[in-house]
Amino acid sequence: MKEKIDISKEDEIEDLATIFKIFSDNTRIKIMCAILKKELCVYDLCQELNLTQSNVSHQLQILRNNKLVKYRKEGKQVYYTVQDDHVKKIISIALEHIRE
Amino acid sequence: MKEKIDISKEDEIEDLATIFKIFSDNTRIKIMCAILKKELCVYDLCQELNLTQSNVSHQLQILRNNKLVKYRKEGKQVYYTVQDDHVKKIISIALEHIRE
DNA sequence: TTAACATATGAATAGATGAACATATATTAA
DNA sequence: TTAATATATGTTCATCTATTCATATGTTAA
Repeated sequence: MKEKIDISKEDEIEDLATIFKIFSDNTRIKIMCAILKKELCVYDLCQELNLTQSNVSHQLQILRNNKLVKYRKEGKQVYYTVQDDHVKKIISIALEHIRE
Repeated sequence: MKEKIDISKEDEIEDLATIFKIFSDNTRIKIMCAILKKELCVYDLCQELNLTQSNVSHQLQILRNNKLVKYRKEGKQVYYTVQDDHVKKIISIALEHIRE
């Protein structure tokens, strides 16, 4: 942990809060955990997580807009994965915290 | 990163979302960043962050309830610091993410 | 072309949440 | 005891958000 945390800029506070807001919803966490390892299409996500297609699509839109997932179209389906390793790290450390 | 992320339990999803919800507010992030290194009393926090005493106290209550800060009473003042290193880690990694 | 399927989007609504104001509690000094 | 100070708490309200339902868009096959 060589990170320096010196946040004087209001912008960065705002950005931090935004990122955490994305992670603060059950549905979005479920989605992100599901596509951590393997990519899944919307339909698979609905099945696996027992959620409506509309709900999943809406949450994916939020994740897309905030660059937390990437996707790939293949015919009628759209396959999603998490954007990068940060997503995994953030969830991991929060898990560590709650598991203590 | 040897962490295994396998979240089947609904409880843990809930707990994760809760933690992130705490971090998803500007005021609370400011407070946590301010008390990352040195402990501060409520009055200091109000001054340094330009926030009302009521607001700061309310947010500190939320942080206390979720075991993200610890405190120490000294006379009339109450001094706060972050609970553990996880807080710092979570903020650090999120910062890394937004700074890319 | 049309039908069927997969995904995205818009609108409405119920519930959650942050901030402000007022007030209560606790501690110290006089 | 009372007054002054530091912090905590209760309540209200305006705003935000997640979900649902309805509909639109896009893709493939017939």
